[in-house]
Amino acid sequence: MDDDTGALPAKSDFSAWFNDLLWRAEIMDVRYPVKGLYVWYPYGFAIRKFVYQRLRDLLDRDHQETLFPLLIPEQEFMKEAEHIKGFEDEVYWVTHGGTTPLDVKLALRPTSETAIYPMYALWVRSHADLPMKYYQIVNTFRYETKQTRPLIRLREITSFMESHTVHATWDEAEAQVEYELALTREFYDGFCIPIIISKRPDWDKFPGADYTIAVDAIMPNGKTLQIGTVHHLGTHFSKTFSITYEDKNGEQQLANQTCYGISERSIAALISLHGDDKGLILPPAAAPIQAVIIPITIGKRHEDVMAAAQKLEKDLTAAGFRVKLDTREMRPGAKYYWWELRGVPLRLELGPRDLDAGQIMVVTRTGEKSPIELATAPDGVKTVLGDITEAIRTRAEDHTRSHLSYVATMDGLNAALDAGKVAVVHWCQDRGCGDAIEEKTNASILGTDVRSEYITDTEGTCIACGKRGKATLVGRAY
RNA sequence: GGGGUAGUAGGGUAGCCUGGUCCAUCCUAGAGCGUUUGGGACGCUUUGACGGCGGUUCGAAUCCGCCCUACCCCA
Repeated sequence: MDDDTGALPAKSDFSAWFNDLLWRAEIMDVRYPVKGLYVWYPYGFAIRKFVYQRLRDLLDRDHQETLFPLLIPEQEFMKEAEHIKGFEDEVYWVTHGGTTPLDVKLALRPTSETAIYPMYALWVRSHADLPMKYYQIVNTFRYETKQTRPLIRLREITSFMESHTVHATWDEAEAQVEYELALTREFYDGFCIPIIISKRPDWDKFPGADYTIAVDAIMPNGKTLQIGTVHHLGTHFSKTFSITYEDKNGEQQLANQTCYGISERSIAALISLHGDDKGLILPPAAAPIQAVIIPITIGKRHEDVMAAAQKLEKDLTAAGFRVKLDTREMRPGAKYYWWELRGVPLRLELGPRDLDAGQIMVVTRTGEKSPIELATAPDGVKTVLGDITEAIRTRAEDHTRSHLSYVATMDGLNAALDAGKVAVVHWCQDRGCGDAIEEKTNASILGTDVRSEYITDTEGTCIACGKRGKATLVGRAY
């Protein structure tokens, strides 16, 4: 197996910690010989499976899953001017079939608006067809020129959930944006990931959108990570792709649209927010193995202990938990380190002493140790899994709160950013003031109209001009 | 976008400056055998590498060029 002995780099050295953990906890192998492309290990892919299954379950309340082609013909891709401008430097092109040059170049989707909307033009005929709410989970390709990072900045995004909805009116599309933001909040809450929702400044919105609402998380080093976006597209694309419907009066109307995306950055946030110096810490909802049973078999009691451990595994599995009995020929201590590195929430130690006492020693990945009754193990495990979920959530919320800094002056802004914080300022939303803030800080205005339970001071005077302004997030972003 | 640093068994390193005693060293991992097992066991045996292409040279891990890949710093 891989070398997992010895210590990880400290989490305070976030970049080194992240890279080493991905490899040693068997999440991603970064050695694939193409820049920006990485390989999921089975364990990492299992985490992905649980995270994305939850996302599907939430979406399926309101959307339907579909699948569009990877390749987009050049003429479709080039239809929407603003959209092209936003992506043209990042598109991979397929130019040959075998050795024959193609008459029509094919783009590898960097996102699928231009693949999906020509079909929507065919599918949407009447107001009765609306709303139309479809999503797909696919890989997309972007020729990133900045430094690539596994799970964070990729040339192949392997796990892009993109939702595309069509509505009769602008207001209905806006309501859909809000619905999807609420869905995103519920999704991340299930994995104990605190988020901050804000409206991206106009110059940073999705190319071709009326506006963009972003979802950010604060990483351990104080940088922000965009882990979701919801765009109100208005009628930009419906004009271009002729997505019209016949209203009740028999008139043709342009449809209003939204699109919405979440990628494997969600998993980057999951890993980064919860992990510690020992390795991963997975909230039970994301853990491929929620509890690992470590039998302590000494001398003559081997058979007794193994029989009890197997029964425990069976009982817990029957109760719906994801459990593994670790029967490998390793010393118990080595197994403890092994599973701690991989973030398994609970370790159940079962040895002769425990057997005699009719109990199991439960050790949580966050360091709590307590015995539970062997006879009622499923109930005990359920309780402790609930406890650890809350413990993980509290840790992440404390981290997020402590990395936000309310700032009222330009000098204070630089000090806060240099201290590794994300600043909350008030800004009048004027472009000039925005430029002033960004120039003085070497940071970005992430978003305004901030919505977060961590930020209550939503209005105040603009940090640049003193006029009325709204709460605005300023930080260094991935 | 600009500037660095690096690439040697599955992982981590030494060797490079000063080309040859280097069929390359150590730790770790893998395979095998034995003894162990309540926080990373030990002994013995064994497998396994100089990023790619080209150049210089009698001879290249080492020098030169290009490429690929990775990481760090600045914008």
